[in-house]
Order: sequence, then structure tokens, then C-alpha cells
Amino acid sequence: MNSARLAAKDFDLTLTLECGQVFHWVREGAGWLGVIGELPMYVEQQGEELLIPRGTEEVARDYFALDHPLAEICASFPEDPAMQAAREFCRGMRIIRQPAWECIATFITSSMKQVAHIAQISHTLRRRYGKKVAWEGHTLFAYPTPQALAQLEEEDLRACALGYRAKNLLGSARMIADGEVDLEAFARLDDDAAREELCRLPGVGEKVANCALLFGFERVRAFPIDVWIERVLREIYFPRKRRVTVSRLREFSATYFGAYGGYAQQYLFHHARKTWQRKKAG
DNA sequence: CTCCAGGTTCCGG
DNA sequence: CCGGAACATGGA
Repeated sequence: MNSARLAAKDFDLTLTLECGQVFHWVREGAGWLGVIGELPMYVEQQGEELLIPRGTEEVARDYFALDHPLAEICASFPEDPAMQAAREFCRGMRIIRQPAWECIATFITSSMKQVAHIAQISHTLRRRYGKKVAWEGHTLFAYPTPQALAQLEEEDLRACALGYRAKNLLGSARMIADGEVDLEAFARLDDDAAREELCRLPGVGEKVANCALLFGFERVRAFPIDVWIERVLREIYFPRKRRVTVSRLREFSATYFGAYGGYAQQYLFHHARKTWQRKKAG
């Protein structure tokens, strides 16, 4: 590979790709193989540098959010024991800048699915309906565009093991292909307005909308509450309190974790998922 | 076999 | 506004 080196301080590539924010990267040799938009990409971390194909420096720097002030972000987290433990555990994890549609779409397919299966669905959709791109003999696939998915039938998507999510993905793809929801226009919306707009898409509720805002629109304050984070909130921040409503949890997390709440959320999520494991297995 | 997974939507109280 | 149930599929 005709490669270039990119400075990457305060960055852990593997952690960033494996923490559950993005699902299509696969290990290849000492690095990772994936697609950024329609650009095939191989990335390998060597200390505080990334080894990448020459000419992709700008794209890689932007995608991996190497410009995010990570020290400042981590310093903004609340100083409680759970948050400190998560911060140590996730050192170098960054919230990357994913293309909006592929982010929305993958999280529509994520409902009631394990991370491994979300990745499996993403790969199936890419292979069948995404643009084929090549990198040094490897065949990779971009995420299918809204237009590509919009012309399919629900059966086609059910055949990709989407289950009841097929109708939602199709409906959302069609609304965006038709221009009924304009992702380009989101830049001038504040977080609440953007969230409201996202929730017009079928299969997008509060949680998926917040994932899209956080991972696809760089709204680093957005705080998705999934089953794992709900457990964390209830057991750590509201211990032995019965009947704490979801709206109470939302209200708390929207203010307590501060301006980089989305980062705090992802750190808590990954730490909990990797250390709590399953209750039975201990 | 049973349980649960980065939820959303609809329905009855 | 709130709690429950249906919704598909596969891994543990």
C-alpha cells in the first residue's frame, strides 16, 4: 500500500471501532478494513500515528474526529466513581463522524438486536444493495443509498433477516429519497428540532434519534438511553429507588452529564457492557 | 428449551 | 401520561 502517516494523539482505534457506535469494520492483518462513505479504507494504528492510504488523510482525520478535544471532553465529565471508572476504561475512545444516512439506517435495524447481529445485517445490506468498491484485492461495499433501498420491496429486506424492521427501513429510505425528510437541512436545526424531525421516520423513536444525532450529526450532547444505559442510570444514579420513570431518567441525563453528554454516555455504555457482562454468567 | 438483545408503536386505564 | 404487549431473528 502506498501509505501515509497521520498524527493521532489520544486515540484508540480498536476501542473506537469496537465500542458499538459503528458496525461494519473488520480486522485485516494488523489493522482494520472498512468504508468511509464510498471510500475504501485500511487503517492501522502504530503508537500515536495512523497508517492509512496516501491521499486519505483529510477524510480519515474528519471521520475519526481526531480534531475533537478529547482531554477537554473527558475533563468535562462529572466526577463520580462510575464515570471515572468508565473514563479510565475507555481512554482514547472517540465519537466518530459517520455519514448521516448510514448511521440512521443501521440504528433503525438495531432495535432489539445484539451488536454482533447489527453488524451482520449491515454487511448483508451492503453486499446486496451497496456500491462495490475495491482495495488491494479486497472487495468492499458502501452502505446502500436511500434511493437504492427505496425501490426495493419489503420482502427484499426481510430476506436480509431484518424481521419487522424491514418495513421501517424501507419507509425511512422512501421518505428521504422523496425529500420528505431533508438530511441536508439539519445543519440549521438545534438538537431538539433535529430530533423531532428524525422521529418522523418510521422506526425512529427517542433512542434511535439520539444515536443518529450523536453518531451521525455530531450532536455530542445527545444521550441515547438503551437497555444498558437504563440499567446504569437506575443502579448507579438512582440506587434502591422504585418507580423512577423513563422521563425522569431523560431529564437527569440531559443535564447531569454536561455539554459532552453523548461522549459520557458512550463511555458508560461500553464500560457497562464489557464489565457487567450478563448477570447470570457473573 | 428459555431468555434476551443499543426499541418503536399502539392500546387500555 | 403510564405500563404492557406485539413485533422477528439469532446467539447464549
